[in-house]
Amino acid sequence: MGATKTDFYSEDQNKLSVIAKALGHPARIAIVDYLLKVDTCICGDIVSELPLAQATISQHLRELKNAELIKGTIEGTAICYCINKTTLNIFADYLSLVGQRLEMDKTNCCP
Amino acid sequence: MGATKTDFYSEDQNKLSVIAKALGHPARIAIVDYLLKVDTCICGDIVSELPLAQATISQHLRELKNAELIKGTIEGTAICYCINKTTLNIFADYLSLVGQRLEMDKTNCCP
DNA sequence: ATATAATATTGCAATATTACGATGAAATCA
DNA sequence: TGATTTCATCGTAATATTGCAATATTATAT
Repeated sequence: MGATKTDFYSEDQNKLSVIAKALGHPARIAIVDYLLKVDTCICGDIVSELPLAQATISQHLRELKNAELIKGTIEGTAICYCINKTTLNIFADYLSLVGQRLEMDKTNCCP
Repeated sequence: MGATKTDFYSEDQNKLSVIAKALGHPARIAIVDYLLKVDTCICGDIVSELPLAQATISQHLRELKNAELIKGTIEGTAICYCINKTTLNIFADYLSLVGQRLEMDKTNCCP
């Protein structure tokens, strides 16, 4: 066991969980935060920002890229990364939808 | 190895990643979706909705509860679960903040 | 061509997650 | 009381994740 039964779930459910999972590690949240802080796509210098080995960060970047949360373009010997707004919005939209639904039906729910 | 270095990251980063991680499985997204669909807190019948054993679902519910994404109250022999709006908003707010920042600085970023 | 810089990949160990059957605990009903 | 229902927990197996050192790859500079 230990393998997720993805077949049962809807496309949306699987997609959303992939995005959430990619954000489900503090290092990857930190990478997103850093990408935001530097106000432009970053070319290099992520490694010096985090207390992780270069190999580990490369791995985290790959997972963010697999989830399409970031995209990277080669720029000489460096690689420029930036946030993929489209993917981020998929998740943001989902959450705001859930939020709206919750506003509407405040049927006598758990206190 | 295999243990996350949570010490380095900010409280926010850790908290956000915990919430995201809890949503990082299609079964747990499906549970949230179901909680939303039934328009009230649900008492029972999650097990029949998903192709998972009762023990497994109980485990998923526990993780959602640990992340404070849902809360449950005992109701006779059943337990009523519903979404914890507060926690959900923490994540929704984070994403909309990121979204706003991305709108502002569209400095020549990766194409 | 060689050296250098930046990032990726591989291989591996430690740990975490996912899933299930079996069992346990608490409330309700006959 | 004993049976039933509902959910939680324990134990365990399969698989995934995390992190790093070592090595490979790719592009630039000399």
